[in-house]
Amino acid sequence: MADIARLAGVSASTVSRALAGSPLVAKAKREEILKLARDRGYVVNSTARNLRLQRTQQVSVVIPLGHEAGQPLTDPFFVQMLGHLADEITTRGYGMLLQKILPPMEGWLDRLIGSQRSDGIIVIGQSTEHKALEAAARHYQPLVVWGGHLPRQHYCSVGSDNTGGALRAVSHLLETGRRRIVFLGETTAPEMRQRYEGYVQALAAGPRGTAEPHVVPAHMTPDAAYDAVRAALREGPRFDAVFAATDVIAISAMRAITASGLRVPQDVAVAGYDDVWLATQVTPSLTTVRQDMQRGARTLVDLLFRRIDGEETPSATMPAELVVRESTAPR
Amino acid sequence: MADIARLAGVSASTVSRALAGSPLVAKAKREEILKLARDRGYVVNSTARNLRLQRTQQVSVVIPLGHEAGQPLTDPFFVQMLGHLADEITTRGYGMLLQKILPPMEGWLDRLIGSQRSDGIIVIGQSTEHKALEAAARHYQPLVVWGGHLPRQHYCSVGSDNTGGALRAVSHLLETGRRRIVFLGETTAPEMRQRYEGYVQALAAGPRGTAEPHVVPAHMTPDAAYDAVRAALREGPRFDAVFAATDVIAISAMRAITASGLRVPQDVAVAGYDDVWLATQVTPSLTTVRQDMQRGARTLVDLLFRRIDGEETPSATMPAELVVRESTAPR
DNA sequence: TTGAAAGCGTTACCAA
DNA sequence: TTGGTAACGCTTTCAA
Repeated sequence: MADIARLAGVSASTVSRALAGSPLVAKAKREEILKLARDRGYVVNSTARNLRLQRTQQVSVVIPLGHEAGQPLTDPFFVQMLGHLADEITTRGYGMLLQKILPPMEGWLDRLIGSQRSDGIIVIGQSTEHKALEAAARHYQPLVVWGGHLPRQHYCSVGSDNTGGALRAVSHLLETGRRRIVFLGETTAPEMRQRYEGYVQALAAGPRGTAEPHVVPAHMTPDAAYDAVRAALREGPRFDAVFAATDVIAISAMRAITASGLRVPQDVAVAGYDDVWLATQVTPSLTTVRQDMQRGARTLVDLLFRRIDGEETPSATMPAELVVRESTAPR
Repeated sequence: MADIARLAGVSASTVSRALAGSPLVAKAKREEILKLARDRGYVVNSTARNLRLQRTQQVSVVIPLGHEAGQPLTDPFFVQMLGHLADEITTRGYGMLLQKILPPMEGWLDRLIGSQRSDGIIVIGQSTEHKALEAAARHYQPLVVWGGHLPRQHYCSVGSDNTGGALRAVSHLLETGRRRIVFLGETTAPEMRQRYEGYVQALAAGPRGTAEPHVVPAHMTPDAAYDAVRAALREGPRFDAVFAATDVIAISAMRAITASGLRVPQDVAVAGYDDVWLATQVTPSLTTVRQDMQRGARTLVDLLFRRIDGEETPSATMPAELVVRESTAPR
């Protein structure tokens, strides 16, 4: 900037004003400066500008992977969410700073906040970090979390109606005549826990002959879920339907069932959760609970920017809609 | 930092040194300062630190979408690549700043470089930006591009052997008895152009009775490709195989073929390019050309960091391996 | 309408 | 081993 000032024969102050489009600068002078900057390829140094302005024009997007160290950042759900977030954030002229947090995670949130690397933080998935989020929210406003809404929670979260969505999916399985329905997945993360609760509620309201809840535990990765379902088919009690905590593992379940010589949906029906794009592409196509991720992403970003502006925003719960496809067709 | 200094009864210099673990600070004093900082939740302000150190500890990852404005950031290939890049970059203690560039893009690269928001730039896909990249590379070193390597190119690129991979895929189709093979997709982006050239070369070397090259033009989105293939089946000349520029549109082609009452692979064989995870999950599973994206991402990041350190690195071409699955089974 | 100067929060040089 | 001071590149107040 000093260079430009010297070339234009004015002070740095004037250049700064001209570049900011200030009406204080004489029009002719302003245009001369603008032209000079353009010709010399000068762009304001954003670090210096941000230091002066006490902001960063960046938003951090964080994915804590505490509950699932092996879960790669290639998981379709995360990745689809990231795409939508990137769209929303960059549209607003902000940068999106992507971070992945692996165990041991001790103090990660405080460090991130303290470093002031970004003007706000979006956390995707509570993972095992509910307590840390709760603690941070006491003194740090611009924080929004994608996940389940918990009782007495103080941080701002956005998520779908996990319990209701799961309830509808499992009720649908019951309506199509299934009676021995297992839950596939983990129940540590709050969202997954809520889906499990919806599953339990649906079974409790099921007709006579409905089997008790039964969990086939599986890490939330494709391979782990595949192995878990194969083992369950070989060794465990019989079942005629699977409700999976996510689409990704639902699709693994379908493969495992087919590989075991059974048919989907005739022998075992499968339903998932998320409605990732993949769910429409597999054969048979997957019945699932849709979360409108684009809307979710937009809501997250909206709320975050309102918080950056100092507003106190409430959490939002989005509808979870059952999408019936081929994998749960009646026999 | 001034606070901490006052509380510890030392100067800011000493606090800075202690926090940096400098051996110059007396051990007792250092530990006292560290404890104080921990207790008060003090973390060094990264903007100020970066301004002083003339670096950002961030890498920009840019996706220019010039050739395909509608292409969402949810495209499986991009998104899988992003995941791997995020892994590699965060592992090195850097932040990953994600940007999406839409038309009109005039001057985006110079602005990005000029703003000094990041220490280096990774561009995913040349799109229509070959010239801009070429110009930027003349004066800006830390720039690495995922894409095809072009003759007389000066910027550093990493990509798979597009021509060779396509050649192998189409040769494989010929070997399984297909003779009327169409190319599905666009040929504007250099990588796609190279794949098209491999297709042409394979046909030129085909046996008697091999039909001339024929392009079914389609934007690189699932829906556009689906429509294009349906129209081609309804109106165009007959074909018994499709070589698609990417897996995403190959999968759309499969759906379109099935929806038209034909069978894959019996009536029409389909092969794609990329080997996204999805390719293994569809039925029939998709024959494709594998690009090892994890290795690709690692190479991109390696080269970028070497360039950040001032080294001049050459471009890298990675092997492209044919993966035969069900969608090209012989009749 | 313009310029000088202060200050954003660090780090690093130089002196003590 | 420590502290004072300058400097990183910018914006904004205050004064002219």
